[in-house]
Amino acid sequence: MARRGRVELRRIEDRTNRQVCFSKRRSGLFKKAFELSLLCDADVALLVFSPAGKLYEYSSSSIEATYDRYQRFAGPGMNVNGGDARNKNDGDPSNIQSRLEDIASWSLQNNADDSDATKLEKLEKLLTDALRNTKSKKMLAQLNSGASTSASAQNSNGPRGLEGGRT
Amino acid sequence: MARRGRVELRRIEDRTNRQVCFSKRRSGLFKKAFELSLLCDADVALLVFSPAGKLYEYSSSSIEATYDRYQRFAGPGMNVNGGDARNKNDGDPSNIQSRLEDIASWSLQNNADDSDATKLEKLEKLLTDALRNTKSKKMLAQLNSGASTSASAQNSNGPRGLEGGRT
DNA sequence: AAAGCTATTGTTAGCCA
DNA sequence: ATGGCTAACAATAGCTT
Repeated sequence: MARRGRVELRRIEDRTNRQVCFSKRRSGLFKKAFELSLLCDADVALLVFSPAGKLYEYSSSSIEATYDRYQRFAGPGMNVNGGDARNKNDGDPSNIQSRLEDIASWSLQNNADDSDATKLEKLEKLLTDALRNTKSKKMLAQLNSGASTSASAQNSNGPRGLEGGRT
Repeated sequence: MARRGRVELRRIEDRTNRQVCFSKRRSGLFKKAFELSLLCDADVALLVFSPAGKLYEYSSSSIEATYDRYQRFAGPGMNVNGGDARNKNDGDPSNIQSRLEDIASWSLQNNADDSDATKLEKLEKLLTDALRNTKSKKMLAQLNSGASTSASAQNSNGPRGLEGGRT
């Protein structure tokens, strides 16, 4: 059979399984990248290094050209990204909340300036995703049962926990 | 009623439709890139330029670092140095996006338990406010410039204290 | 270990508020 | 145009060979 529950979004520990997953998902990712480029006429560059250090690449034009364009766009002195996306688990709600307060505060203070639309859209997406999940969890916590027709998939395995008790 | 047939794999002619498709698929692509990086411990860099010339980017470490690695890899010798230890935390971790990605990641992995309904409600409010402000600013930026806003950093001031007192 | 097979989950095209 | 919704299509985790 297929998946019993949702996929846990964290590093797959089993080496073999991780390798298989990498191979399958890499294939899917490159396909999506290609389709986006073709359907929407976008310039896409994608670099992937496997854990073993093997390189996979795709670009609708060329990696170099797209990176060059990126540098011109962002400007040499202005590092747009640069953060480590996957930190260690700090799943501490109070900590998260203080961070959110900081972000909300920042957002209010910088309301009127000429911020970059691109960054703001990324910000928006992240916030949207986080909000959706927050809502799902809140609903779950309140209803305490998973019988819902809404989009968020919830199993009704048990009275508590968003996913099954997969450990 | 969704798609009548399957998607034709060629450039979408209708401008509006293409823009909507770009927005949705871009979102999906970045999510997949993030998941591949997280689940399979891969180093991923993704650059997308919309037809309008707007830049969207994601990297599990940093665009520069990954591109650098790419150049070294494809460059002289082709030395497959698999055991290359990545320096994840070399960049400035105080930028907003990495904090947000932390939050999104945390939110996706449900670490919060169901006793946190109150906290989650407050969290939702904070997110909603921040999101609304984000939207406002995005609209403003788009109306003001129309074209891609080249400069404009948010160097102003990110949420202070996010990095935990590190300067 | 790579390839093929489905049951499931996940993504998204077309609509509508 | 934006966000949300839902049906339909697509990706894929766990298995099997």
